[in-house]
Parts: sequence; structure tokens; C-alpha cells
Amino acid sequence: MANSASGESIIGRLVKIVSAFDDRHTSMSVAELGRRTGLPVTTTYRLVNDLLQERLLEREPGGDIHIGTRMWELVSRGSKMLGLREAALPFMEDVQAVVQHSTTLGILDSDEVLYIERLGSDKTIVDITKIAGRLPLHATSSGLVLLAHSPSSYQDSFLARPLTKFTETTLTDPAQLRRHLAGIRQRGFAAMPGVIVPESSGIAVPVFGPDNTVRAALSVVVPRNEENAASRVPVLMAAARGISRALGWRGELKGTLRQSH
Amino acid sequence: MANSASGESIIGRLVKIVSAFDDRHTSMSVAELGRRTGLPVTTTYRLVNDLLQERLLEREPGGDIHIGTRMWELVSRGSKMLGLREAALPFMEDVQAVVQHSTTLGILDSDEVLYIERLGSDKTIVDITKIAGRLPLHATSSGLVLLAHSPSSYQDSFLARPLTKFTETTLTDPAQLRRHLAGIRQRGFAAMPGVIVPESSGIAVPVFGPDNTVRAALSVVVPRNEENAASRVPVLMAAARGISRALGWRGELKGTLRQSH
DNA sequence: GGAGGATTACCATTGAGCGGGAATCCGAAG
DNA sequence: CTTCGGATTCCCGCTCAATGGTAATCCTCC
Repeated sequence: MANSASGESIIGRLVKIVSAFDDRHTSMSVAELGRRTGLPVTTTYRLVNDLLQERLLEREPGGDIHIGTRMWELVSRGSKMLGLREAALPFMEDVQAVVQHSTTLGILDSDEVLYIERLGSDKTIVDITKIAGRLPLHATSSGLVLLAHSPSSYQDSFLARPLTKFTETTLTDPAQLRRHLAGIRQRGFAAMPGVIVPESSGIAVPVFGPDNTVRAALSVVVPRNEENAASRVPVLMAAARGISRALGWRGELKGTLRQSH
Repeated sequence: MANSASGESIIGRLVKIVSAFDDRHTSMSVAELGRRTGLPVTTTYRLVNDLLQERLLEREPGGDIHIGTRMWELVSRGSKMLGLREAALPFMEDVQAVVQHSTTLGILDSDEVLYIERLGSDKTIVDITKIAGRLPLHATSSGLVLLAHSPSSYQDSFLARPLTKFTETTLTDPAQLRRHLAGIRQRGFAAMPGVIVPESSGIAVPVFGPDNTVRAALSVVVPRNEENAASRVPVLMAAARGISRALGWRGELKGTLRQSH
């Protein structure tokens, strides 16, 4: 920005400021914000005041500040997430009504699954997905579905890097994963028992856009001991097709391999 | 910012840029963005490129740009809306399951109701609420609930200004509205037949925070001809209490008037 | 091939942003 | 009441990042 010192753009600082807030820290004093962002004190105060002016941040009675309603509103309204969410929600409600555990919708972003919607807060089941939360691709059923339908060049580069092993069942071997991904494409769904948390297992299916590429992964998390997990697949698939259609998808293009004639 | 000409801060421009996107325009060319915002061409391109750098905006194959996933993620994760939403959603699902029409959660912001959550996309019923959408306070059941529980100084200033009459049943007279608000406080809910659209009517109840102030309004929209609309009130009230409790509310403080002994 | 628009490249100008330092405010502890 | 540590605001000169014209280039349709 004008002047340098830090050599960082205002926009970069905005990102720092907004990033300082998360689900565990939705509000804090300006001083603390300065500490968390590492910005010079004076600068922090000036920026915060500018943002308060525009209602992008808000000051609460105690003096602490938090992300402003206006910011949430502008971003939510203009973002494509809303459209995807709108299309998906009715179907997710149906799934939720039948499956009774938690239903999530995730997209691929920056080599991770980003969950953009989630229904059901059943405390009896371990489920670490959160809205606007991220999890690794190779350790979630949603992630595997998204990865399985990515361009192979992307898969290659992703599988080339070291993968964390979360539990016994987490696959980390590239060759093994490749075979697994092929299976997912073949069967049309991914079922992963306890890949991140041993107690629960996830089932995920792909959601397609008009161009027949995968837009998102719809998934449910169920207790691992539940043996009829596979019975959930048809419900999920039907819902995913509904969502896809709502997004403008018109069925597989000719030439795409099908399950059966 | 550095240099003036327009005499506008970068932050103001950011707001302009983000505001240029809405649910009907989730993506556009940079040139069009420049037109919509009224910013100089070159400036628009430069700003957009900076934002693309930070992944706050994203470029799609066609060249059009849209609000970036990162922006949505950062704002959603850090915003207090998520907490409110998380608390409310399970109860909203229950209401939705029983009432079958659309269930919404709205807060008071800038003299309007801002809807932050909505379940149910029943096309058979006219419902103009949208997530991140706004509607006037005096013409929605949610708005009236929020207004009824606002500080009287705020009510005064709000009622002092001219109010738009949307349908026959929209109340616009301050005195009449005041009486109505008193009734809402007394009964604990607002029921408005066709205040904005004649075909549907809304029922709303307040959601309280730990300090016993109203945080939000929970409401359902049902067809107007449905005469047992009142029967929906208990469900809503129970759900609202559940949400309030999830927010840390601990029941009415002593001294607060109750419906009955 | 050419007209109209979108996008990029170039560049001189300058005041908005910067941030150190000091003063002030405020609440809690002594 | 005084002290003390932290949060917040004020002040202010420096300077380069941001600005936004103009012009060149790149696309796309007719």
C-alpha cells in the first residue's frame, strides 16, 4: 500500500485480519487482533476503524470486535455457494430425514474438502465436519469421491506428496489409493470406515454440474458398527442425482461408461 | 488511498466490488464489474488482479470472475452467524419436519430483517425470503417480533418514518403498530396474514440470548387459506426455547412478566 | 477483415497509508 | 488513594504504493 515497511498489500492484511477470526474466536479486542495478525499496533487500530466504518467489522458493548453482519451478508449473497446450497438443501433434508445421522456437502478446494453445508447435529456420533471446515482429501469419503473424479493430472500431483495416516484404515499408499479411486468411479460411491475417526464411517457420492464434471460430494456419516451402512447408498445416490439435476445436469453424456446397459 | 482522484478508500472499493455480486449476478467479466461499480477501468483490473492473487476472487474458464471460495470460507468461519445457525438448525429441522412449509431464522440489521437461515423450498407456496436476503421490519412476522422486543427508543425512531404499504393488511399507522407490538410481546408470537404477499402468512416467535435480549426471530410461512395456522405456534415456541437455551439462555429473569402464574 | 469490446501494458504523479512514539484511558491490584 | 499494566487514541513527517489516464493488444463475432 502507500508506503511499505512491511511490503504487504492492504488486501493481504485484510485477509490476515479476517483469518484471525474462526469458530473458536469469533470476537476479540483490537489489541489481541493485532497480536494474532502480527500487524503493528497503530496499523491494526487504523485498519479496524476503517473496517468498522464500512460495517465490515462490528464493535460489541465490551469493546471487542467481530466480523460484521454486512460482511457476512455481502459475501453470502454474492457467492456461488448459496446457489449450490439452495439446490442441495431440499435433497439433503430428505436424506437427513431418512438416514438420521449427519449429512454433509463438500467441495474440492486447495487440495482439501471444504464442507459448505451440514445437516444434523447428532451428538451420539463422532463427526468432526464443520461448515466452512476442511479435511484432507485422502482421509474422507467426500474427499475420495472428489479426488476420484478429478483430472488425472491433478490426482498424480496429489498422490505424489506424503499423506498422513490418521487411523489403521487410512490409505496412504499411492498405488492402493489409485485402485480405490478406480473402484469409486466404477461403483459410483465411496465408503470409508473410520478413516479419520475410528468410531464412524462415511459414505459419499458425487454431485455433477451441467458440464458433467463433479461439483461436490454428498455424504453421510454413520456409526461404524452399523452394518447396514451399504443400504444408505441408494438414498444418497438418488439425492445426488436430484441435486445434480437442480444444477442443470442432464444425465450422463453418451460415451460415458455406465454401470449397466 | 495512495493518491486520490476519487478520494475513496480501498476498503470502500472492496465493498463496491463485492456488492456488485448478488444472487442474480454471481459472476461477470471484469469490464462489467467496472461498469457496475463505477470504478475506473484500469483500477478495476488492478484491484481484481490483487484480489485474484489472494484468492478472494476467482476466475472461471470463460474469463468471468466470481467471489472466491476462500472469501466465503474465511467470512463464514469467523462470523458469529455460524454459531447462531448451528444452535438453531437442529430445531429448525424439527419444525420443518412438522410444519412442512418453509422455516426461516432472521435477525435485525440496519432496520430490516436479514434472513440468515431458511429450510424448505416448497414451490407451492409463495415465499420471498432468501438467505442473506432482506425484508422490511413492519411487513413481516419476523420483523414485527424483532421490533416488538427492541428498545423503545429504537421503536420510536423506526415508527417515526414513513412505512410502505404492501398489501391491504400491512399496518402502517404508528399507533396501530404500537398496539400490535404490545400484543406480540404479550402473546409471545406474531401472526401476519399476507403482509407482503397476499397468498401467504407468517408466524414468528422470538429467540433469546443469555442476556435475555432477543437475538433472532424464528418463523414459518404457511398458505394463507390454511386456517389452523395458529396451531403452529406451540411448535415454534418450543423450538425457539430450545434454540435460546442452546445459545445460553436460562429462562426468563425474575421480574419479567409471564403469561400466567 | 474490420468493428467493438475486453484485457493488458506503460508510466508520471502524489497524497493515502504507514508506523514509531507518546499521551490517555481504564480497571484491577495493593 | 496510588500504582501499574494493558488497551486505546493522538500526533505527525515520510514515502512509495496505488492511481488512472492513454495506448497497444487481444479476442469475437459479423
